[in-house]
Amino acid sequence: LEGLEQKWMARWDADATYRFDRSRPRAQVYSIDTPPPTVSGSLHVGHVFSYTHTDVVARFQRMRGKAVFYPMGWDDNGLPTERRVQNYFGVRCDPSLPYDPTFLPPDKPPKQAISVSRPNFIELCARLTAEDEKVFEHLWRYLGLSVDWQMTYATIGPRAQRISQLSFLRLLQRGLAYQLEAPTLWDVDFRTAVAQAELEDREQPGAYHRIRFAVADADPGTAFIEIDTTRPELIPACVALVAHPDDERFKPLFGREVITPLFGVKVPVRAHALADPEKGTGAAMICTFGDVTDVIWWRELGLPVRSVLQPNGALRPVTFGGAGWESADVPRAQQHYDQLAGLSAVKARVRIVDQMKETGDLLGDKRPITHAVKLYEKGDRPLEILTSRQWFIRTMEHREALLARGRELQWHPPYMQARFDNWVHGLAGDWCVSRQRFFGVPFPLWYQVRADGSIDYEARLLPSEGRLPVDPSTDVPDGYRPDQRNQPGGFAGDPDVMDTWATSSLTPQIAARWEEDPDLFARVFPMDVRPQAHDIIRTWLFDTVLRSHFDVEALPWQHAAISGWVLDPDRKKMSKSKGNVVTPMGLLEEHGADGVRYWAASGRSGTDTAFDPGQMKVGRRLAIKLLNASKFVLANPGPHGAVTAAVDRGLLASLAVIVRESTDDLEQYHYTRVLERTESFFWTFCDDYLELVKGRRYGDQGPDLAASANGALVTALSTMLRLFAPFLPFVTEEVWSWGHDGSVHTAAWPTADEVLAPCGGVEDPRAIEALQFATTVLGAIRKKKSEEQRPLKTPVAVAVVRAPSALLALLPSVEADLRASGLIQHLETAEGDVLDVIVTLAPVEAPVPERTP
RNA sequence: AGGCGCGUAGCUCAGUUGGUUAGAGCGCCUGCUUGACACGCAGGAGGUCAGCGGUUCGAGUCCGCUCGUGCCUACCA
Repeated sequence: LEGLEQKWMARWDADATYRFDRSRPRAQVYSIDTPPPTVSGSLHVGHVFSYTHTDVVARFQRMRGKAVFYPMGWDDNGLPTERRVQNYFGVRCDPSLPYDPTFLPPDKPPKQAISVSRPNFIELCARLTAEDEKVFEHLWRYLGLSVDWQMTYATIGPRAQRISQLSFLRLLQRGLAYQLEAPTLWDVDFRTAVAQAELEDREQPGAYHRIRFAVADADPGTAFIEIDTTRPELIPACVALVAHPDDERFKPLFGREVITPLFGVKVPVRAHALADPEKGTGAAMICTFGDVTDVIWWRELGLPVRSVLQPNGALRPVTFGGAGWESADVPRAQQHYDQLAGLSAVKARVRIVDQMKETGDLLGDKRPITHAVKLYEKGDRPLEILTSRQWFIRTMEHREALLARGRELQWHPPYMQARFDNWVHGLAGDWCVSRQRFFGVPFPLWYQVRADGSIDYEARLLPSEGRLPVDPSTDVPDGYRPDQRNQPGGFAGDPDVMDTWATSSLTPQIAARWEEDPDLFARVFPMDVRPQAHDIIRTWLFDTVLRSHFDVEALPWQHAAISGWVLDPDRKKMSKSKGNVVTPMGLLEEHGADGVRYWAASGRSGTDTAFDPGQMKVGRRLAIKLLNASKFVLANPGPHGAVTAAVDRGLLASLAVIVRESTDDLEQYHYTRVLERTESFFWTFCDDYLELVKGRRYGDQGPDLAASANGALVTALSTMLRLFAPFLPFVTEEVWSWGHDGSVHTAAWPTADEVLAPCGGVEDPRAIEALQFATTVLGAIRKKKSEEQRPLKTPVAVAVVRAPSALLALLPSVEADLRASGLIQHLETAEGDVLDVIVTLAPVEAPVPERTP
């Protein structure tokens, strides 16, 4: 078994075994939207797991005669790569710089990061990821993925950029993408907007603070509204108080005003149904913006903006007394606020609590709680909501159409559709696709700069589609000169890049070369399958359906094959941070690719699977067994002819059933059953059938019956090899090569008719019974030998087979095989209700005394 | 809090539309070098199918409830 991976991965490459035949029409193509792995990370056992599932199906479809479109993408777009390139080369991206075609990074990263233009930065990314990709490709080849390695793409490559930009421009033209200055979820560390899909909730400690607001039209010190807040530092950003419209406690106050503590700003008391009388005091403070509910209240109640947070998460300087910042006591407000300006939200919270303790506006002590807080999934600090100019793709008004797409898609397993529906129902706003980062696909447009130097965001300058891809930080819009950049009367490039999902969601279009190679596109799109894990249904799957719905008004694929996770023995998801990751290459070297694939293929669609090296060992043993059994079948096979003997016909008849079921199951993506069934058949083949026919195939019953055995053996082996081929590509190819010129992986998938052909096309259920009967009798003989702890070669003096007459009628057809394999000296029969075998072993021979020399 | 899974042998898991005595592999125990294989072969022990109730001639399987567990979504004053 050793060395099969190197031998065959080189051979498959040289022979172009997995090359996509693009001359085939769509109906003869099976196309796969392969997930592009993130190259700045490392591949782990979870990748090996899920990519094996895809490969099993790909190999099956190829053997079924389909031209398999199986590309590989590399995800080198986005923050992980941005960080890695910065550290590796010691550079930092500055999109304001012009491209320097001569730039080369120093050998060692300097202490002070070098600023480079965005195109230079992207070049460095391509350089670094090219090395990562080589390592990845080698692992994939070693695992035996039947990818067409001539068809690779990168999510930051020119094709991906062009298609991302093209799709965006068309969405813009159709009003499906729009720009808006609006409150947006914002990460203060990455200093970028983020999308709903990138949020995660984390439990964080917090505290309720009870604060009182004086009623403005009451006598000072006589009337207050109390509220609870976890974010007292946002009191200066308070624009109103709110309570439920039916809440009797606050009804008299609606429409009146209160005065904010410390800052003396008058804010109205308003009513809104979202205010929960059960929460806190029943009244809440509306700030711009403390959470998403604030945004809803602010919008629906038509409140003003009074923002205090800056993009870096610190409180900005504010001058009280000006428009929007009128105060009853400007010097006092300013004095309090100046102590907060420049502080982070957390520090400002501590400071303002001290201030309110002094003034008596804080009632009682703070009450610590633990509450769920929204964070960017890659971030460490809670998200803020800041008003900024962002690009959005419409989702909200297309929810019904998207749900319909979800129903149209065939999910494996079907219940995964619920996650999609769940997500669509829970959408809170359109998809924010712009990021204030450097490394990514730029938005392909510029704006006119007014005479006063300000940017006119309404006056967009769009490139023609033929110019794409463009980088507006270095490219110049048509009709302008480079020296007009950022000049009055000139132009300014859009500074943002797209969310990585905005590109990843186009993988079917990128791989199929949408609007670039219409011939190829027509042959592979919409694709057959998207394989992916369940955790990114809300991102990758949803976004891809959305984009395809807009771009081509179709589903991007017919099937979604959802894989589970690999869990460590403690049932936790295996992950790098938990330090329990096993390197895939080590596993492949230890257990062999076939062994590892055997374990991976045991994980059903959607089901999380325990990491289990024991199963890899089992798979490895299966591969070895396959080599040995094949050696027996193929070594000195003798002539093979018509399959006439009952056990031989029984073998092929039961194999025909396996073939039929396996084909149906693989069509349904139920690959685990196929492996189980084939394996089970194979062990019965080895342990029972081979033992029954061993003597006969050597000629003990004459040439005709030897030819029957050989015919069945060769047919069964050929069939089993092909059934195993999608799962164990290396060992099956090795064995196949002993008797064939071509690859087993391009051989035809077996059919029941083909298996039955040596039996004259007859599928004889009586033959199956006969084989089972013989196996049962043989088992009883073995059991007796085992119980008496005698060697298996011990002869059977007498075997009495008691059985119903219908079974006994089968005995003559298998008697010779049974006598030979069981070493039966005398065989007797008797009628009985149930099958029962009484075995008497030959007496133990007296040991032959050793001769003294 | 809602949604979707899962709970079967010590471990990892099968168990199709309800139908004889609930299966496999690993591990464990006992033997055996049988003309491909000791990286092997044969045999064995081991289960109140999470619990309770219901439908049915019949329930691991269908229905309801409970418990445990995991994920998805939400909850953030």
